[in-house]
Amino acid sequence: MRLDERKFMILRAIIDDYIMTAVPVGSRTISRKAGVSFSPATIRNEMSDLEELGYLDQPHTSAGRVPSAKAYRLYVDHLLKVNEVSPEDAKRITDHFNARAGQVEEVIRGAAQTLSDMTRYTALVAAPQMYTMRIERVQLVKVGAQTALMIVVTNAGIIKDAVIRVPEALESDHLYTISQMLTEQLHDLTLSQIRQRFAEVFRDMREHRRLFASVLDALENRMEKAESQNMVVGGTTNLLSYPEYSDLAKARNFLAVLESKEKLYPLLKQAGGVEFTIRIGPENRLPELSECSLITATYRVGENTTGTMGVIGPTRMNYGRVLSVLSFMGRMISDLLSGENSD
Amino acid sequence: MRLDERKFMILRAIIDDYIMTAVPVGSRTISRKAGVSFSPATIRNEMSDLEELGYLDQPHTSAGRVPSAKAYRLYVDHLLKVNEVSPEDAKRITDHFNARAGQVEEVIRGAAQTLSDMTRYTALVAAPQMYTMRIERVQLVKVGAQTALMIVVTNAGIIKDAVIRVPEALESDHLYTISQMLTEQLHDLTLSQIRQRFAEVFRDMREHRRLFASVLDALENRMEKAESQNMVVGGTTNLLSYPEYSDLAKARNFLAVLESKEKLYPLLKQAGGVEFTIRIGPENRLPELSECSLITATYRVGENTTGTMGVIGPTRMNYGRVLSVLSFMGRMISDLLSGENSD
DNA sequence: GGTTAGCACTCTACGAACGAGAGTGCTAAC
DNA sequence: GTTAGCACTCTCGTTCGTAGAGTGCTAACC
Repeated sequence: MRLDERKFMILRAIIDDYIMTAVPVGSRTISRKAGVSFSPATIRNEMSDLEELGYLDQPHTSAGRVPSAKAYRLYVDHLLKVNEVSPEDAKRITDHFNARAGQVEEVIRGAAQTLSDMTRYTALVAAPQMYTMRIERVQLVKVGAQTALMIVVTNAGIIKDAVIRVPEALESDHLYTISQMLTEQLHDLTLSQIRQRFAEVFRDMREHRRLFASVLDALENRMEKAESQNMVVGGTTNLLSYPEYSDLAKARNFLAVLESKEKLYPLLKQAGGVEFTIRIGPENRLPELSECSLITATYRVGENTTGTMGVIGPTRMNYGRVLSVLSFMGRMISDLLSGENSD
Repeated sequence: MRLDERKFMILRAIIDDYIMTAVPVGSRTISRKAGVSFSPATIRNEMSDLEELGYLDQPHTSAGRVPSAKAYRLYVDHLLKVNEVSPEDAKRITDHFNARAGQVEEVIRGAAQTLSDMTRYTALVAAPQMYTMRIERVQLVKVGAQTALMIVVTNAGIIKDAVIRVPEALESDHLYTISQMLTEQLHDLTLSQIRQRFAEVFRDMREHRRLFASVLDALENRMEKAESQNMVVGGTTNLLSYPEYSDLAKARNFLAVLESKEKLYPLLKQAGGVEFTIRIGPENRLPELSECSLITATYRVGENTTGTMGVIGPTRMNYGRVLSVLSFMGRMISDLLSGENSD
């Protein structure tokens, strides 16, 4: 038995209907649809075939049919047309960002908020990978007697600043001079090139060896560690309004996952590099998300720095719309983060 | 009819039991308690009196009794003993903070997390009021061609930095010089004293008028506005595990409030100044929280700067424990934020 | 007079029984 | 190959009845 034209058409109609209503779809429903000229009985035969092929599930004998994960997979692989984002959507997105400043964190936060508002699902946005960013400036600002704030400006804007210890008691002016030296030495390097570079710098400036060690530490450890923290979740409670989560226990489980960034970050990270990934139901590793789909997308910052974002919804999510919104959002973030430093 | 000794005792037993179980308390339950030597019938008579006095409610004729808001009020006003925080609790709190750096935002975030972990309720922590902080240093760091990051260091640590526009194209060195001037002029002033001060500064340095205007703007507008944003909510989903919220609609309503900081902030703000406030059920303005209690506490930073934090739980929350944890946490935050700059 | 045992009464929670409605699967006719 | 017809199945909402918990009242007790 093969998936002929008509089966395709019927499957598609079922998926479309189920995405809208979340109610098992019956044969009558399909046969009433515009463009369908078969009786319920015929549809029933086809549905029976589709079930045998594994594209449909039956919650119980006399309910309608529900698309299986395999069906969604077919849907996104072959049946889905990704439309250009609608002008209204585009406007809403750009409006959201008009007030935003250029700090990485603010852009990320705004993106998560906007994504979840637009899709009514839950959005994840991770800050761009910092290994490949080029440093433009490093500056230390005195905060306490033995502490300083380190600010790193890269071609993608400011990365999260960190408080570091300053072993010696240095005056503000002195710190500034050191900052200038650091900037000179590190300018245009990526974070991953820094360690080698530091070896050289060390030789020239033995005097502040411990301070430099602190800076290096902060650059490498703190920032890499913070990366998994540097992820924003938006619209956590959106999913609660879908009937899939009318079961409180399920809802609680789900919310618990969203609160643990340690679990979420790998999900996004897995997708690294590829422009879009769609993981449907059990294709997600986490059992808590086995009834969810996750669509991730990559955004670029500058030449070779990328970041990841994603949208989590029920498996019957509106894949087409989410994809188009994500794609537009990707361009938006790229513009905001890449363009910021040259204006 | 008056509240005699015995009625007090019985009411207290009922409240204690209800706080533990969330199940309406019957007369038998009380009479079985250690220290009570009356039969269920006697207890019933007293309960009937207590109901008439408005301290108990009856969900329906043949259920047990439930404490009213008035009862909780009495409880916290007269019956509650606030114990010193237990050594285990104290240890857990301090442990939580060991890894924290001294930035205001991090301390705030950590406090919310810890409070909610410890109490299993939902925690709110607002950043300290900035009007009364004294400025220690202002520094501008060049970020883009026409943008700079403004960092303000106060006696309570760093306040949230802001990106501002630099109208003129200034070099890094020049910005540093200006920063030094700003620091000199503004040192030891509170944020609220700045506007006057700026008038004078303006006269001396006409040259950078527009830059200063930006700085002033950022200091006043952005930061005051951000204040309501500068609040962290922790343990949002904790309350979902209480039977009070087994109704999904209620839970959703509640979570929606927690997502809107505009609604939450005034709740905390109302308490300004007083060391502790306890608002029980309807005493909260928000109808969504009419079945919750909110305990707020004030923490001090330095001499006359204060901030507010709070814990939201069901009306039958464990008032004693929350109060003691809040009080310890207040001291903790004060230490972390006031001490940071002198080490 | 305060306290208590006894008992009828009330209300909820829970499960069984039942009918309506939606949908299927099969058969036979077109 | 398509469709009408029909018996069958399963869920959902309703109703009904019962068990259990708890009250309120009365009368007896100390």
